[in-house]
Amino acid sequence: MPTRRERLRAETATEIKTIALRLMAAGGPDAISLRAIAREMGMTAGAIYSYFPTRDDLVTTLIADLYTALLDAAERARDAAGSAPGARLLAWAEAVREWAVANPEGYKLIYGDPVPGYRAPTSGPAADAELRACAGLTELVAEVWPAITVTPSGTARWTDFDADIVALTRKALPMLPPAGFALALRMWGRMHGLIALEVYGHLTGQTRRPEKLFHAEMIDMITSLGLRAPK
Amino acid sequence: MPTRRERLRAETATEIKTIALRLMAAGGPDAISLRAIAREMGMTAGAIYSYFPTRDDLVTTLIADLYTALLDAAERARDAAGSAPGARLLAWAEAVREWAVANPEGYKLIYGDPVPGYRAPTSGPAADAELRACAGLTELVAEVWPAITVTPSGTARWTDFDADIVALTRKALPMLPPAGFALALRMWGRMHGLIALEVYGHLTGQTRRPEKLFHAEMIDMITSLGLRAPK
DNA sequence: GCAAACTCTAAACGCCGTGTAGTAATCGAA
DNA sequence: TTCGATTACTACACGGCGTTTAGAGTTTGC
Repeated sequence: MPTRRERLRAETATEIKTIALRLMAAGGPDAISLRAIAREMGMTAGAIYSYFPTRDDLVTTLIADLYTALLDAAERARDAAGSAPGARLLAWAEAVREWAVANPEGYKLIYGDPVPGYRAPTSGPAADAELRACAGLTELVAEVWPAITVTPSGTARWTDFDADIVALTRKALPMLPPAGFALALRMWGRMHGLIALEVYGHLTGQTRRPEKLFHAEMIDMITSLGLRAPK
Repeated sequence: MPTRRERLRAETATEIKTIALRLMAAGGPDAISLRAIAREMGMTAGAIYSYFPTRDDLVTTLIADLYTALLDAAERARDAAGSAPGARLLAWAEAVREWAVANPEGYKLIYGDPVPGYRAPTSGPAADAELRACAGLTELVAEVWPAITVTPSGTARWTDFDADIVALTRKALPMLPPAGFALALRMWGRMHGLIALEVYGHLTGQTRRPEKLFHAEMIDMITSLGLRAPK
């Protein structure tokens, strides 16, 4: 049961974040300025310090929110896809790219480096979202792993990876070998690469059909494991 | 024959860039401030405007220099590698990753978004460097293309791509089909993905051996085309 | 009804990029 | 060699930024 004060406080915090997101979408991360937010709210910049201890904390909160929205979209697409081994994986990938293209500044904020020296390790909702992304992808790999006929190269061992994530992964997906987890990380990179190039504008001078490029890459990613191509 | 004035001017410009690079390596793109540079040089910030019309122009110049250094390293590694179909490709990829890991802030500056609304299209040395990167990778694909036994999926056509880059590519590599150029872009993304995740710290909570992950990914990238694995 | 907690303003500090006016040095040519 | 023009630089100002501090004004819980 939230008190009146708590409710007002939550509303104001939401308004701050909403305006911050609009500023970011319009002018990139640097456009998120406490003074600009306060100006739009008819306040002074100092008032925001009642809600966020510092600008970096506000941005970190935004990252967590954006990451959550991205993952919600990805999971929604995955669950709406058919149950063929690669279909859910493909749906996830396409959903991530579509979200990124629709929210380029948001994607940059998530995977870029808006707060140089900061970056808290394994703490806070932003780290939780990252973990959720990693877990979601690993789960998709675990689903298709039994159907794979071409094993990825390399000699992955559990000791290659961070102990915490290994513990979580092995508990959730006991059947998955270390090579499966390695594959999940590699797929993450493979998806991220083309999306990052596109979102940062490095493909604009090259291709007019980035979605075609990405789709072909994802199809090959799936078929190269010996799975039938979905769709 | 440079006059004394020109020589001094070039030296000062170089000193400005050198200090800017050091500041960037230490504190990220935001640490590149004209006042900080001038402070280290015993000048005032206004003096830098005799050398660069604006801070963004200085950063753009830095990007071009860094991109050139990255490509020099990649081409050097490629030329030092054996002549097996995939060996030169692998050497290029590993060299890019190693440069990125050694110069993380530089890699971020090249492929990130330090200048939000700016980004000149197809002009200036930074765009030239990007073209050189793309051309270098396309050339490597053209080298291995005849030896490929597994054709990448998708239906690439020349009209999918930017007219200028198509003209340059078809002139330089007449035998390469559009699917080959598409493959080059896709490889670019595949290399960039894992490197970007690593450089921005998104792999630190996951794997302790990112180089192993990258190497395996590159080996699979080559072997999935039906080429023998190098090394 | 009142003290405590909270929210906000106003002003200041030290950063930042950028523009302008003026000074001092240096250069090219008469 | 001297003189006008160009160049390199300083000093200062402007507005913007994040952040801190002191103090009002309001709301809350007892």
